[in-house]
Amino acid sequence: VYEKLDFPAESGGSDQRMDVRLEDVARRAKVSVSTASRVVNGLESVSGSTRRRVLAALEELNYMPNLQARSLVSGQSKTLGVIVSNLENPFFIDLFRLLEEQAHEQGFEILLANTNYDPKHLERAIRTMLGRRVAGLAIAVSEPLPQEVHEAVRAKIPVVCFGGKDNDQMELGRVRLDTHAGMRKLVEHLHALGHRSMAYVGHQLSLATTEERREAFEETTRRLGIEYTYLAVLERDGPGAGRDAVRELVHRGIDVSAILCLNDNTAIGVLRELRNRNLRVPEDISVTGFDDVILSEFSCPSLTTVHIPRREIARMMFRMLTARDSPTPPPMQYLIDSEVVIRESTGPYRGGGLLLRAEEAEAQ
Amino acid sequence: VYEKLDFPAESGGSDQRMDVRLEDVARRAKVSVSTASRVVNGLESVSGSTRRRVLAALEELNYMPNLQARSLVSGQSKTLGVIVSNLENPFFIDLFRLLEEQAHEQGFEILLANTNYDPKHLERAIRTMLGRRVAGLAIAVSEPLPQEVHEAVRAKIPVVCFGGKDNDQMELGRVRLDTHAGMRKLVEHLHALGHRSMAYVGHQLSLATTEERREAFEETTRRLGIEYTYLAVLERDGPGAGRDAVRELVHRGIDVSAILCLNDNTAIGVLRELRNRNLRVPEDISVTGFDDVILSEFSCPSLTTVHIPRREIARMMFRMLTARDSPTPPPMQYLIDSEVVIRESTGPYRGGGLLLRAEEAEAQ
DNA sequence: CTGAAAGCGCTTACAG
DNA sequence: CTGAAAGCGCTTACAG
Repeated sequence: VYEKLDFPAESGGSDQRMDVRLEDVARRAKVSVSTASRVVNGLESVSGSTRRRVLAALEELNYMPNLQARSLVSGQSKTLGVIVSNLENPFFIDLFRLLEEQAHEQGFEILLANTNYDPKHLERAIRTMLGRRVAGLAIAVSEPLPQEVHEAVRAKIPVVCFGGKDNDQMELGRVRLDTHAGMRKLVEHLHALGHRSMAYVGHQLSLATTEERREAFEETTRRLGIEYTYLAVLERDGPGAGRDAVRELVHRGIDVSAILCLNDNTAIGVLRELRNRNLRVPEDISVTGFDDVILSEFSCPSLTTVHIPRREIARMMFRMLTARDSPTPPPMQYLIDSEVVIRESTGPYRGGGLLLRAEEAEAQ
Repeated sequence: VYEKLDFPAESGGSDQRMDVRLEDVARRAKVSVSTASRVVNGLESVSGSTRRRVLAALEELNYMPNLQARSLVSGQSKTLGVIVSNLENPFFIDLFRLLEEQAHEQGFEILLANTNYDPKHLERAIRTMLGRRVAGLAIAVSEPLPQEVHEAVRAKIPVVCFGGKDNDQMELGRVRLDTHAGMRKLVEHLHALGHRSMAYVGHQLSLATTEERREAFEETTRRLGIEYTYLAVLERDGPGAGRDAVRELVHRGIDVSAILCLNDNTAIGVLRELRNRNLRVPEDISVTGFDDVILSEFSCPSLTTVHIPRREIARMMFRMLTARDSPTPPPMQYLIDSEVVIRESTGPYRGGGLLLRAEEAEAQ
């Protein structure tokens, strides 16, 4: 269904510039461009009467400064670049929103790029952002950091990453999350509930923070002497991946009583697939997520997960990005605590497990 | 927990520009800036040997063109502005991702702004984007369009809106959704299942497309002679709003057997609150969403909803934005069909309703 | 095929 | 307090 309508005529040549320039304002106010510029920028040294004239002209012409020209001169652009791997994950949305909030308060805009886990996209995104001479670059991706990041550092553009290993690059700001502690507590929580066989559902794309989750899982289960563990590592992320993980576990005959997921988004898919198989959570099997996105509170059952203080993360990243101008430079490495949030999806071990109904089904 | 580390010294004055400029490349390749520029832009008229020299210099210096300068000259900026009201709604995320996909294919970048339903933010966002001389502006917001939009049109910057009423503004591209049909089919579906009392959960922030949903609900229920209907109109959006709506309905003693929500995100909250009240969906009460976001497939129960062809929407919006350059100009008004997707959350009327357990609870 | 020059819209010392 | 001039990094007619 659609209606074809006339396309607005390109009246008067398409290459014609329609912008109101400072020169137009100056002419109208009968002052020089310099003076007009001063008024626009609110500099003191302009007499009341001229200021008023310029202000009036500004208003009448509805002048909007050409930010490109401005930042070409100043060498700075009140724009921050933000790059993430997966905008489907609500955690990154939250991060973006909080960064934007911070940025707006300080008069910055945000250029956003979503790499979709594609290293080529990441390279491109960084290149263009550097080309735009962003004032800073916030990166939260799973892909390894490309060469371009060094260019950024060389060009003295502040770069801050969420996650990433150690302090290999002094020039890069790093905000890291103590996910190890979070995952450890999660395993301990399940262990205390009597669970002795657990599976971890992760993905191959390794953001350092998610990688740590897997390591922490392995380490803690080993330490606690959990009898049976299994790693399901998928290529993708999201609810679909969670569903597939459960199918694979069942298919392989992996009988665990608890499934730990690398994030909430994946856990949602796990919950759904368990329900399809008539397994009750947490009566038959326990499930955990990670991130504490808003949805984990509204899923059925609600998710036991690890809360990540997004606001704190965004604030630190922003502070690092704007450290240059700050009288109190922040540390360029920052580790953030995580905390377990216990909801409905985990419960005491009661002899159930992933294959509970599968056996029933076969018996029939 | 954090470690304080030395802040990288500001070696050699902070105002020093570190960029590699075309001039540096030219000097190294022993050619003029003009020639270097030609090579960068892949113009034909450069001899093989000079081209090679320049290419080598480009590589060695790792030259990245200053996009600000470039677009200052050309008057164009391979950047598209995208503005949405609520990035929390997965539908808009999808829209952004699809627009970005399109844009990248054609070498555009995206400047994203999230207004959070704040008209001030919207104005600001448009202003800055115009300031950056974006090549086009895609707007999908609930707020009324501000004055600034006309400036954009006057400045010959293509603007396309998702939603919005009629063809009031010939200069604006409009992609609209036939939500009326979608909501009508939803009501008819429930009516056919025997439901005679329904509530609609919406919000006050009226994006034209969501406003139409409410109208369609009212119109269709009236036409079908649905006995009892109710409108719960909240200020917010999202799962929290859905939860509140159910609470309010119960509190007011509104006994309906079906709840229709303005979108999936809200429906998730409704499902959750119903479960808290021990109401089974769809046995006791039916629920519908709108949008068909990925989550509606994974919720428990999965949601009966209306599918919105995001890809088609994004493609049309992009086409309209880049219509100038197109040999086959698209129509500037486009209406998109929507389709009902029936899942688990709707079922035959069996004498249940919202107050089913509430009465039981009181009886006890 | 190549270079010198003008100019995109703005800011900012530098004079007055 | 105000203006003329230089310059940010690039592209693009215009000569040669």
